Amino acid sequence: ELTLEQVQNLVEIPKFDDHGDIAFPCFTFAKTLKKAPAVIAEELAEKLSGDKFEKVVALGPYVNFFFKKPFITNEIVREILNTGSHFGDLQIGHGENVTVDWSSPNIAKPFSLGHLRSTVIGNSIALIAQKCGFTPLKINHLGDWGTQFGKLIVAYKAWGDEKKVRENPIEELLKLYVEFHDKAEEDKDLDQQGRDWFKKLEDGDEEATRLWTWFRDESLKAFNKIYELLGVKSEFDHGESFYNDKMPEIMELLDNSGILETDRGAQMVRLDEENLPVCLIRKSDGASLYITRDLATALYRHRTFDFVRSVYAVGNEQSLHFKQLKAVLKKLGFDWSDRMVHAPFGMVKQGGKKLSTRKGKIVLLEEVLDESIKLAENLIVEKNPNLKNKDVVARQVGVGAVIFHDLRNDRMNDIDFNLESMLRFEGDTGPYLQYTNARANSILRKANYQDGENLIELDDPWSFAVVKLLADFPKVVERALEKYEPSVISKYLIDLGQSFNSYYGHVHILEDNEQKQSRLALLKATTTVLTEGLRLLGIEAPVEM
RNA sequence: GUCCAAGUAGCUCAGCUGGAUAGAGCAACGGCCUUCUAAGCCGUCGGUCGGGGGUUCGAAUCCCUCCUUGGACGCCA
Repeated sequence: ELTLEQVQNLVEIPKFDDHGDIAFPCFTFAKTLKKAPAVIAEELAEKLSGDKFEKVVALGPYVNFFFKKPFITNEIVREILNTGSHFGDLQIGHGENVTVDWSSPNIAKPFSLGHLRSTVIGNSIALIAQKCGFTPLKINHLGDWGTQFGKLIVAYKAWGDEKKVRENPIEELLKLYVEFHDKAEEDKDLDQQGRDWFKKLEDGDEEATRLWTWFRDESLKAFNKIYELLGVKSEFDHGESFYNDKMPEIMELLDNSGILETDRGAQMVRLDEENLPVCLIRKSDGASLYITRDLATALYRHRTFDFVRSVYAVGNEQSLHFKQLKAVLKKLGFDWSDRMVHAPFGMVKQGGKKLSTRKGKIVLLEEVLDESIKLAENLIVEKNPNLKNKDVVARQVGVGAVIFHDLRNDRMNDIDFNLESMLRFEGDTGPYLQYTNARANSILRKANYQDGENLIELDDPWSFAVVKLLADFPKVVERALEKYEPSVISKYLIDLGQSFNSYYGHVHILEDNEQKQSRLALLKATTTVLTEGLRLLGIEAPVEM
């Protein structure tokens, strides 16, 4: 009378462990069967059984099922031991390309915390996609083009010092940029000079190109130091300048499409049917706008990578922009715009206000990371002074704390910048998970664990809670992919860590008895999933700390 | 003004497509290291789920409305 799918949709996991392992609510049948839900539950419970279940009990309007613990435990733990880090791999994709627009810092400016968000979120989405069978291609859409570089050239030629820029590129270039703006308030001619130099740059002027290339290279060197610390890498460094020669094509397409309208000399696309505001495409002076470049970018990416998904890890203040971008592409007849996904994230704020780039108020990511690593190092010296590769582990833990802090909550939430909470190593943190994993590994080392034994029933109440969570991992990965949401993984890992630590606190695993081997197997399975889950977040899991 | 997010414990947040008694972490307080790493575990305290209406056997979750906060909104990116 019910399809398997309907049953699966109704089945839920009880909130309370003593209610069973899965539950079937009977409310929906009350009307058709004209019986009270509780009566239906009792009748069902009497009829149902199965070799996987120890017992089936009616409790009020629910039928609760209790698994045969050894059966399930062995099945899950065995599978994890056999598949290792591939446990949870999904075949949703078939090697198709998924582009991820991520990180995208602005050349000649410090790497901001907003870009950190894009970097770690985009990186994690790419890793999750990969685990689900896709081929992720991360594209660093560098902010490396625009009038600002004309201004920078003017400033450098007037007040710059080559040696200083070489020694400390980002800081010096920012200083020059700020100086330009200060002076430009009084000297209106400077702005025009900036525009002129950008024009020269666009026209391929030798000096302008040389300086721009140099600024870009120096900036990239500085960014790469940060990427190295974070352990991330892009497949393509196609910044805004990369699409420069690809603009005429989209302009022509737009001109011939008949969707452009002119108003006050500017050209735009009306998006009334889509219920969106008018989208400005071309300035009254004929110059292109941000969206024009993004149209050209999308076109190029589709043509080059033939993506099944094109994800943009970009702040939520650009939500409208991406809606318009997709709508315009659709109007041009590019149905593949449906495959473009904006994965937005909340702003980093300070005291409820947008983090400004003004002098003195800048928070340098590199300093935050250094601070975090130093803190981790101090803790290691204090707690585990004999640890061999202290500096490596300190880096893993310090960086892990910063990354996890960014990924642990729904990406749409704004983050109030607070160094103290960012560098916390206790509670719901990356180091907590790393520590949990290190403890488990420590036991495995002491026991000189080898796989291969038969597994038997564990008779404590804590281990089965861990097993049930381990079994959830593949579903968690799938949900993270569907929502483009790394925090699904983070939350799961916290649950798993807590569950495991509770087990650890109650059961002496190395105690010599017939259960020891099975307990160790569960430990091995747990570290496997913890390590793999952290990897999907872009966090390393040291075996000792 | 219009559109989009969001409002849950003192603070930061969970709560999967409506389901049993709303959960964590931090903070506060009290326990637990001569036995596997105390970056941990166990416990106590703490909630009119922004307000009001509605739909439903059942609402933090869905609908309406109001309030509050943040963001975006034709010549920045």
